[in-house]
Amino acid sequence: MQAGREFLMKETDLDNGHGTVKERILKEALYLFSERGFEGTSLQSIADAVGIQKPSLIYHFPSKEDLRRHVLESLVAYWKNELPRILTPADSSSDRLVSTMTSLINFFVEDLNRARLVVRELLDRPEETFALLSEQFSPWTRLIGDYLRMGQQSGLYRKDVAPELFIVQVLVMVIGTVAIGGATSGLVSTESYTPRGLLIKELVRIVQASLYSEQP
Amino acid sequence: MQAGREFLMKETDLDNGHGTVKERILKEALYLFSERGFEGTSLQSIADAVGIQKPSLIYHFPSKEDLRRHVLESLVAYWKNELPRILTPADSSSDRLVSTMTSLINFFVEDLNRARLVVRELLDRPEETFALLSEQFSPWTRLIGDYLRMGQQSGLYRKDVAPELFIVQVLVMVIGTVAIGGATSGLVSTESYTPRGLLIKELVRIVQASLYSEQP
DNA sequence: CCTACCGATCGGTAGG
DNA sequence: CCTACCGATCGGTAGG
Repeated sequence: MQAGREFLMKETDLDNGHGTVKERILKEALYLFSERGFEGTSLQSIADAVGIQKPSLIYHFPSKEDLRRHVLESLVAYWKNELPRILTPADSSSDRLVSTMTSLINFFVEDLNRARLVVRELLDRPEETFALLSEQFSPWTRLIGDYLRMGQQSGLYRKDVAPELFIVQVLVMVIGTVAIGGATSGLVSTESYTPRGLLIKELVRIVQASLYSEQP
Repeated sequence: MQAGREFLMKETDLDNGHGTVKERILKEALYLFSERGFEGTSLQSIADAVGIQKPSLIYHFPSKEDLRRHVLESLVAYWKNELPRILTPADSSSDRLVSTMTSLINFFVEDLNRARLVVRELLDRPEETFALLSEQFSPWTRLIGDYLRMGQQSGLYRKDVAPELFIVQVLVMVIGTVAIGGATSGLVSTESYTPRGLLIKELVRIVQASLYSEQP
């Protein structure tokens, strides 16, 4: 049952500085799924990128669908850890809303594949992704919504902000900007992609201008 | 050469109230490409949706790639006609920027597949789509940019708006909201998709609040 | 617009 | 983790 298993493994199965084979599969799958889409990515191409044979890949993840779920779960897991940390800050002086958005932006800018993958999931499996977001994150967004309402009462935030809708829009704007902002900037430039930083800066301006009350 | 061609056609080749076969292929392809992606859509599935055989489809569009280009071109053609009409209005009293955004929103809300398809193109072929947007629309967005700058000088618009970046962000927000807003609303709701109208309304609020100067 | 067909590639299995 | 293999489906062609 377990005897001889080591015999079947190759050196690549060990951590060789690029992570375990399983980790490398997840990394290459994230990259390829986000770049070419789930349907546009063959198991063969993932195996090639990792440097193994296709059946070896299936040894680690029994099916393509199983691999997809694990890739997605690695993103979900990050935020299930991060949100409690961000939303219960030691210093209450900073604006939780802005710091959450900053974390959101950093997360997606750090690896553009993440934003592309999430957008693709929302397009390919809207109901399923809706359910996942709802199950995993709606308690946290409810908290943010309450926080926003408190800020409205204190006069910090505009009264015309619709808390829940605003939160959804911020996510749409952030992942939209990271995932398709570069290519969309063809609208205004003949040269090359507008630097991501500039788009993000204008995005932050838009969010803040539509959130904070004016203090003349 | 041309003799006998009619003999080969079936009645479905004529306009039977649902449009010509070619139009129906384009319509079903737009739907399926937007719903499942280009790679996720087989020619067989399109042929089935239209009610013809696969080789008949290839008679109308010599390759899948050719079909994709024609589907995309139908969207581009619409805006090449529409933009001149919107941006040279008879009554100059209305805000061209807002009326353009309204047209944009109406266009994508009218058929959600359009927004999904554009987002998929931006993800699947970023460089190509960048070039297409640049070639087809950058003169028009330049015009809108100039108009925006004039409004800034007259005090109508905020001085901190970055005209070109703002235009790109508005497009990202509009197509993002229409394409993935519904599924993203899982963040704040356990029930069902947030009505699209509410998301659009908050989007318009955000755009206006971040565009117009305050007039207290 | 259809029937008949093709080579290539797909996700996945058997078995070691 | 690999070799050998499988049925199904892919985009596309020949020919009428």
